[in-house]
Amino acid sequence: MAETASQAAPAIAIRDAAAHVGRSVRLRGWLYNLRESGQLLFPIFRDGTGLMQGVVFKKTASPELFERVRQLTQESSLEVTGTLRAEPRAPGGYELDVQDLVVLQAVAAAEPYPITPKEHGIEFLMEHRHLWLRSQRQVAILRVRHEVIRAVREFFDEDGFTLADAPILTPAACEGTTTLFEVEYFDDKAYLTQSGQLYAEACALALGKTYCFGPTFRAEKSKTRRHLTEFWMVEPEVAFAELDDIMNLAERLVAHVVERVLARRRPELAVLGRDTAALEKVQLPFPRISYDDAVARVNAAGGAMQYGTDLGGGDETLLARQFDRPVLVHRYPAAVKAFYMQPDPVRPDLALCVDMLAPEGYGEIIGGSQRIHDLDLLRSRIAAQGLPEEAFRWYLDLRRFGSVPHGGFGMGIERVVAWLCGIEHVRETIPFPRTIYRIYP
RNA sequence: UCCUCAGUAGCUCAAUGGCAGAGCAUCCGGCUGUUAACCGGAGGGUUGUAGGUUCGAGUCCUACCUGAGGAGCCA
Repeated sequence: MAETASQAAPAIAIRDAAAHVGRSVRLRGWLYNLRESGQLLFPIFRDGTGLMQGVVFKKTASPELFERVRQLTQESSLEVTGTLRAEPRAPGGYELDVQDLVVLQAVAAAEPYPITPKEHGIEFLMEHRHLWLRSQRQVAILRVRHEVIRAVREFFDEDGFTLADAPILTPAACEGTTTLFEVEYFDDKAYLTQSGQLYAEACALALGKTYCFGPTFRAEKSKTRRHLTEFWMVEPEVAFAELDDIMNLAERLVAHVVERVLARRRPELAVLGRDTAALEKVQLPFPRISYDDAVARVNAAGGAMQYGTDLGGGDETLLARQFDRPVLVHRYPAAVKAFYMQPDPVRPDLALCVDMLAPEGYGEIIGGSQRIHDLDLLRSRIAAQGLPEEAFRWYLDLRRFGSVPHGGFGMGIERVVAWLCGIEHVRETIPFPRTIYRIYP
């Protein structure tokens, strides 16, 4: 009879509890924790949408039910039926009077769930990433990640962009600078993409405004809180766009993403303890400074930057700290930038490029530029970099057949998520991070 | 690739060169409103690996392995 009754109660999500107070409901999920006080049991359930404390009194429950709940082990999967009640003493403000509980799979007591509510080291957590994902904090981060991606797509889709994804397997280096992952491609070799940009340029000349969004791979042996070997990047590319257009697009995109996350994911930001006041300040326009000014500012703030070098991580932090919103740094020395960047007509030693640095020390979240549209200039740059022109034959075609000024940028999703969540390391912003010394699980 | 740090119970960590311990987790017992519950008890160890110094090494030395933080490079 109890089984029949439990089937009759509607299955609800914990996040919708408020709408079902006073009713008999069914939750499907896992045991998060169990506390015991003599004749009282307080199982806490989770279902992926939230936590719900249950309560079982020995006096009113059947001995079988009481014992079944008492024997529950952490993360056992279950279905529980009971009456939902507002309860100020329960975390979350609601409580379930448990009337029936069916264990779907019991976690063996001899081999308990490894991640306890206590603290753990990062090595242990990374080794158990597949289970760590179940924690409230990781769930909140992944929900913010989802919102960031949704906001990015929403922004471009509503702004006249067409999604056209670049290939992941590529025949050669896009930029020739970073180290690539090599894979077997039948009897040949191929490489995992390090950027979809060159392909996005071809798409921009077909579609006008386009973006690609996919995984990106860097075999660099970077070992910092800002690096993964596999990460997700969104890369818009726009025909007839010049540097100012690129900067306008970049700041509008970031402002939109921040606005959406604030509008839709405040509960998750609260779980993460994120100070949303800092995010509220991210309003248009963003400050724009030249590379020259950036060097002066960094050095005035105690840095020791040589003119002509790229900004290091510490330099970025010194600079970004001076602003309450992301800052756009434009016109770097061409010598330290990629071969395809259009030179500044006023100062040809500078590239028409821009990096966006996130506040609070989160570093570069966007890198972009106006591309060289002149065939001869591009050929000379490819030669100067010692790159094989044959590999770029199709790319040069774009400058032979109706070339126009164009540009775009790449935005690293994980860095944006880390910034918005206020977390230390990008490895927590992707379900299964790939870093130099970890490819498990 | 370079620099720094770490590795002791399932987890988080202690232990002057001198008997390898605590808290949590697990198991048993107690408690009718717990909030990472609390209280009592039990089980649980090749101290990352291999050498070396020493009467004696978790501790000191060498090499290696694994991981973390940072640099460079990048988003």
